[in-house]
Parts: sequence; C-alpha cells; structure tokens
Amino acid sequence: MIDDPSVNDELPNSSKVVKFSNLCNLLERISKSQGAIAKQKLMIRFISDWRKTHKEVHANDLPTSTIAATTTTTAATTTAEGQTTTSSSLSGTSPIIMQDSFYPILRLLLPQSDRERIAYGLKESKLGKHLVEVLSISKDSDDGKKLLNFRVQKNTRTQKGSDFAEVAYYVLKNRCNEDVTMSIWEINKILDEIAVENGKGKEGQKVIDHRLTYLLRHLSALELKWLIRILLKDLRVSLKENSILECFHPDAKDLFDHTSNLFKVAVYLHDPEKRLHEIGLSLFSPFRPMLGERTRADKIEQLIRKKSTNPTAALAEFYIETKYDGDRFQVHRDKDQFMYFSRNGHDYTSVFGPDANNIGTLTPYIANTFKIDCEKCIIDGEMVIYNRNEKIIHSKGDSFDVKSIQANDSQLQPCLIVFDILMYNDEILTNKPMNERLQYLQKKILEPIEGRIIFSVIKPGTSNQDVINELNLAIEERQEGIVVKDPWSVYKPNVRENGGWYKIKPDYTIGLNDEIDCLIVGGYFGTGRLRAGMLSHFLCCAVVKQANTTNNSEQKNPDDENATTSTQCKPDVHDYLYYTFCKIGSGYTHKELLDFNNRFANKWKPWTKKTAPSYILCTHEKPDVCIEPSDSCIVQVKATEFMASDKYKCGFTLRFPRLEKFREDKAWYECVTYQELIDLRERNAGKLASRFMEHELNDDFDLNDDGQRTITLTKKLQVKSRQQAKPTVDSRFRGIDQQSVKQTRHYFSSLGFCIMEGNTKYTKAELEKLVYENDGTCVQNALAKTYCVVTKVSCYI
DNA sequence: GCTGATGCGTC
DNA sequence: GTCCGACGACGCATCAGC
DNA sequence: GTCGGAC
Repeated sequence: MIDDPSVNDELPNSSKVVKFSNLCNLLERISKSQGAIAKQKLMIRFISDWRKTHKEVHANDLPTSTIAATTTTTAATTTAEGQTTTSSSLSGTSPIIMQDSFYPILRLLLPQSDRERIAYGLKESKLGKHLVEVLSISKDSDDGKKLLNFRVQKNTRTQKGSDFAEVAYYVLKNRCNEDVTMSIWEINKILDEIAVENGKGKEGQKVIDHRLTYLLRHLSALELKWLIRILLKDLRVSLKENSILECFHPDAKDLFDHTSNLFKVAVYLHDPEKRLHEIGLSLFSPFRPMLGERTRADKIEQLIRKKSTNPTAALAEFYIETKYDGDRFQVHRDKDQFMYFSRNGHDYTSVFGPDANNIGTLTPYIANTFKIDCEKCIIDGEMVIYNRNEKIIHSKGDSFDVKSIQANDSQLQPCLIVFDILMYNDEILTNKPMNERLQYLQKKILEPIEGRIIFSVIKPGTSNQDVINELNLAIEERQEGIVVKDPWSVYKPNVRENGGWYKIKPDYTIGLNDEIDCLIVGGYFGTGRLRAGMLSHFLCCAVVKQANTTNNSEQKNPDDENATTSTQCKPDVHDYLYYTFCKIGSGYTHKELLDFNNRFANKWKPWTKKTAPSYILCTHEKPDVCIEPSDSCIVQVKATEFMASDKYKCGFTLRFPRLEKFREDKAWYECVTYQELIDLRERNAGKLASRFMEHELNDDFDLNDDGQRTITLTKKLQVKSRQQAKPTVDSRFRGIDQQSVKQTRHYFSSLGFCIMEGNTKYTKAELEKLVYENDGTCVQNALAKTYCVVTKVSCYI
C-alpha cells in the first residue's frame, strides 16, 4: 500500500536485467565470509555493480518529461482514507528512479522491513508440507522426515546447522533443474501474488500452491534455499537492517528510521554521492520509536550527569514516569484524519479509526478534543486498556489485546497515554529537547479525556533516592517499572542506548524478585549454529504431593541437613504428580548447555502419546523428549510475573522467564510445589517483585552516641503490607490507578534484610554485622517476607 | 460448531 | 559497546478435520 | 520482552 509505483512493464528496468541467481550468489558469499566488515564489503561491491548496471540500462532512455506525468501520482502516499499527501522531498526526484530503483532488491535483502508485501502465511511447517507434496516425497522417507520435522533430525555429516532452508537445500539438490533462473523482477512479482492470496480461503491457497510449484520448477536448489529464507523473512547472513542500509547509502539508516519506508530509501538515496541535508519525520509515515536503555535505579544520577546535554549541567535533573504495560503507538493527525502505527510501523488505523465518522475504537472519542489551533500533530504514547466500570488500567499481563477490543465492548476501551509529541502543525519537534516538547504537549494540543486519551504523569527527580522511591512505589502498585528521561534529550528514532531515556524494572536489581526452583521434565531440539541438534530449551514443572504414598514430608524442609543424605527416606518418583508450569530457553551459557546435554545424554525418551509418563501432566504444551523426574535437575527461574495460561497444567505460567541458575546443589524433590506457586501468586498479586529497594546506604548510616554506626530507619520508605493493598477486583488481576498513588506510613520493629553485595564503603560482612547490631535479621536468599534487599548502590564518584 | 495447528504481531 | 540470533508469553485470525 | 555470543 505504501508508495507502490505500479511499475510500467514497458520501461527498461534493472530488476529485469539482474538475475535472482546474482543475488543468491552474493548472499551465499556473505554467509560464508566472517566478520561484519568482510560481509559489508561484499554487499557494498554488489550495490556498486548494481548502480553501474542501472546506468547502462537507462543509457538510452527518452527524455524524462514524457513519463513524468504518469509517475507523479504514484509517488504519493495513500492514507487509509484514500486521501493523498505528496511528500515534499519527492519533488526533485527523477521519474526514472521512481520507476527503477534499488527497491526491488532492497526488499529482498530486508524481508522483515518490507511493509508493502503483507504476510505470506508460510513458515517452516507449511513450506515443508508444500515441498513434500509438490516433489512427491514420502512422508516416511528420510527426506520427508527432514522437511516435516527439521528440528528433531540429528545433524548428518554433510549438514551443518539445522535451519529449514539448509535442510531443504540438501533435499532439493538432486531434484532441481540447475539450468534455469528468474530475474529479480519476476521473483518480486510472484512474491507479491503469494502475499496477496494469503488469507483468501481455499482459492487463495490454490494460487499459492501453484506459485510455489512454479518456483520449484524454475529455480535451482541454491536459489530455492535463498527464496525460502526470503519467505521466512530471515536471511541468516548476520547482516540486518542497519548494516545493510549502511552499505547502500550513509543516510539510509537515518532515513529509514524516520520513514520505515524502503521505497523512499531506495529512491531518495539512489545517488551515493548526494547527501540528504535534513531528514525529518513526515506526517502519515511511521517512524521507529525511541526506546529506553536498561539500567538500575541507583545508576541514574551517574548516567544523567555523564550523558546529559544539559547546558548548565550542575545538577542531575530528570523526569520520572510510570512504565505503562501496553502497546507502543504513534498517532499521526491532520485535522480530522488520523493514522495509528505500532512499534514496528504496522498500520492499525482501521482498528482505532481513521476519523470521527468511521468505525473505530478510539478516534471517534478523541477527534474533537484537540485544540483548534492544532491542525496537525504526531504524538507518541502507550496504548493501554481502560476498564470504565472499575476505572482502572489493565496491564498487558492481564492478557487482553488492545488492538482487538470491540467498539461495543461493555467495559473495555483503548486509552492512549501520551508521553511525547514529535510534530506540531508544520513544526518538527524531534530536535527540540524533551522539556520543550513537553510544553507543546501540556499547553497546545489537547484536553485529556479520562479513559480515552491522557497524559503520562511526569515527576521531577534529582537523585538516585528519588528514583528508588519511585521504583519502590511502582513495586508497591504492581507496575512494570519506571522510565527516567533526560529533560535535555532530543528525540532520536530507533535509538535505545545513549539517547537519554532509561527503563528501570525491579528485575534489573538483583534480589528484588522472588525466584522459583522448578524441575525440568521435558526438552526441545534447538535451531541455529550453536543450538541445532541438541536439547536447547526445557519444559519445567511444579510438584503435587500425592497423599496416599508412604514417604513423609521431611525432605522438603531446607533446614534439615540430613534429609538429602538419608537414603532411607528418599522420596520416590511416584510420591508426586508433576504439573507443567513453564518453558525456559535462555539465561544459560552455551557451555552450560553443552554440559547439561552431556550429563543427561542417556536419560531422554521421546514424548509420544503412548510412552508419556502418566505422572507428568500436560495440557497443550508438550515436549519433544522427556526425562524421569528423579533423574532430572532443579533450575532456578527468574521472571517478572505470573500469567494465566491454559498451555500448562498449573493453569498459569511466567512472563519473561529466564534461567538464573542450574541448582546442582538441590535434589529433584526440592522442586517448588504447585501450592507454593499458588500462594506466591496470591501473595504478590501476580507479580514476582516482592521486595523493595534499599535507599542510599551512605545517607542511611549514622554514628550514634557510642560511636557505633546505626541505620536510620526513619529515612526509609515505609512499606504498605500486602494485606493492605487496595481492594479492587480480583487482586491478582488488578490494574493500576495512576491518579491515586498513596503512601501509608508504618514503622517496623524487626526487619529482615538480605545483603547481596557490599559497596565501596562497606563490605557485605560489615553490612550484615550492622544489621544484626541494630536488631535486624539477615538471610542469604531473599524470601517473600524479607523486608529489604541491599545491593551495590551509590557507586558514583 | 468445536478443536488443534499454524502463522502474525505485540510485549 | 553493538549487533545478532535463539528463546519466553500472549491474543487473534485462518484453516483443516472431526 | 530476555539472554548470551561474536566481534
């Protein structure tokens, strides 16, 4: 839909001259070369050759005036309403380039970034079935199995890496005609047809079958390998968007970040010598949003001081906002016309509404709230779900999809939380500092409407202490975290590091989250260079004690040293049922994975309906292979929160799970119990951040009359107990109510501490001593009841 | 009409 | 420090088979 | 979203 110049078949076109095999040869060479520099050199050379070819193709062209008239209209951007807005920078562009640019090749090089061709509906599984069918391969033959189950098949001598395209290549090698090829132009045409027919029912599938068959007959095995990778939208050459765009033109990345439009990149930057003097956003063209850099609450002062462009720079000053848990959206508006783009530049205008008069779940309610002298604007924010009965904002963790709320839903509605403005009338604001942009937001553009469009609440801060307070407040309110922004930062599309925006979650600070010891009961075969041919990710469970078994329960007492050594009361596998709970696929090193695979090499059995152990209880999620629980090992898992799920027997699972530690020190039966998970989930209202961050240690230690250092508890943030959490709906699914953040004050007499690490001033042992001296207690692993976890803080100079 | 498989887009 | 690939969760859409 | 590996 975007800027598609309906290419005139009659005109000379370089993509008809350049063969697809040329491109495949390039990709083959790039994939075999090592290092980004070498890869990019090959790419640059290819592009340079292409530019020469382009010149030759158009050497004998007629004067451009004759075709200019027909091409200007196709250059316009068509919005969802059919209204057209011509981009200003297009005026000087040669019609020849409009008709014939690097675009046809560029979109094959960056299949993930091509927004013109919508989804093919083809991935490994469907492609495998197509290949087996078209080539008349038996499903039970070696080749058939490889194609239909490419992950599970072990590596053969000839076959490195187990990615689908590579497997397909070896199957196709002896079955393809090698004397044929197609042009880039033809390939694109067929890919267009496949994309268009996807989702059009049986007739569409027939057309897709037909096109795939055609490709199989007219391409070599090598070309098919690359075609498959293009269809899968993953070239696997270790060059992605930025690296490839960089090869095309020095301004390409910047232009793409501002427009998300490969066609514009190819056309405007055709001439490698010509620089774009100013690259800005344009209305109704999605830009890549600015992102937050991960950091910890106790590092903010240091970061702001070091990196801020604040001209006065004396003090660290910054903004603190809630990190809303929704979907990032940018809204482009020209008077009564609206467009909505997601983080990756997908157009959801049809969902939220193009204007006030059409069906839409947001625009009709906000169209009239914009102030009269604001004609055009682009705003950036988080789209969340507002529940108008409960007057709360739902978290994404509550498992709703804001993009699919119905216009007539009785209580749920989308609400945009606006936190930035990038265009005001004809003024582009990206180069203005955050504090100036906020002025536009707050004064000039719109009146907020509760539950429809509101402003993110911004609190000023100057110290780590302020940030820690806000993080603790966020933990208390069961929010995802906070965002800190440098008031002097300018808006940089697609920038995460060093941009001046910081995201802070409890997970990033060691010890604030409860972690879970679960038991591995299943494994899955991995993919890719490092993980193919081995078990790379795992199915984990919680246990349920069976009442009618003989073993006593002593073994679950962690204080009982004898429990693990006593052979007499060792539990039996059948003492428990094993409830599947979550899958884990990251958090360990490659070496740890190899060790794990070696250690348990002989223990795995294929998971089939018939052979699956009756005591491992699954629902929808089933592993490739399974292991006897008593042969398996405990893993300590970290995550942000619980989520309801019907994939696992537990009925809930973890959001953002990762392995923290292989617990070699724990016996299999020390696995978390299902009941413990239920209790934890209840107690923490669904979250895993259950403790608060300690304040600045330097400030909190004083000397008392005896010359002893004491902890000044009065300076600490006081904690609201779990039971006093605001009653709302079901506490587990409670959303957040930004407007009513309250802080109650209670004093605790006896507090539990967990000292994770020391800092420059005090060692871990010294800190623990201090706690004991002051009537506190210490634990080495933070429990839910632990009052506070101390980590390394105040480490700036 | 329901269910499972498969794909796509979000986090 | 930056880029890349391999993984986690969901809801929803589509389609095949019962 | 998270994470580890390669450069």
